[in-house]
Amino acid sequence: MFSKNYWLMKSEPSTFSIDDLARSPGQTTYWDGVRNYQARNFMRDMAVGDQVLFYHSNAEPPAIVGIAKVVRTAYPDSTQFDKKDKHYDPASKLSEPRWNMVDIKYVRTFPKPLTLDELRRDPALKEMILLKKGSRLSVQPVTSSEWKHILHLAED
DNA sequence: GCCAACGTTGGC
DNA sequence: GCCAACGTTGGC
Repeated sequence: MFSKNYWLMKSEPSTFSIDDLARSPGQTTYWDGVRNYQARNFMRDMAVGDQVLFYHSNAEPPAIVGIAKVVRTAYPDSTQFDKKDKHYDPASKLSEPRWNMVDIKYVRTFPKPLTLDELRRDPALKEMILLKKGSRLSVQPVTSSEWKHILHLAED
């Protein structure tokens, strides 16, 4: 099942794409703005070195586009305290921050994006959280067999 | 504790 | 732009 070493994170490329990550200072960024408890809890489970599938949502086409890795474990997301930020949370206390972020670093971009359509047609991936009807989780675990299968697809 | 209303996500 | 699915909020 979930080994807690593999994850998938969604981002809208119009907001932050894998190219943006590759161009970031140190090819590293903080993953802010997660405001869903389940997604947050998964981020709290992340360890340095864990690997992450980078998924482009609201994209044409939606696809897994590459790999990143965790370089810093969960710490308070500063945007929750910033009144001017879109993700400001007035209910969160400095002494007890509600939301976390992690830092991730670019690893590589797949030669060809693995589209949602292509993933859906693959029987080996039918249990992936990403592909479940109505699934909107922006941070989710990936099993080691799913991970291996996806990397294999990415090599073709 | 229920559930209607609302806001968001994200594929299409 | 539409809308189904989902999560959260708040009145009761």
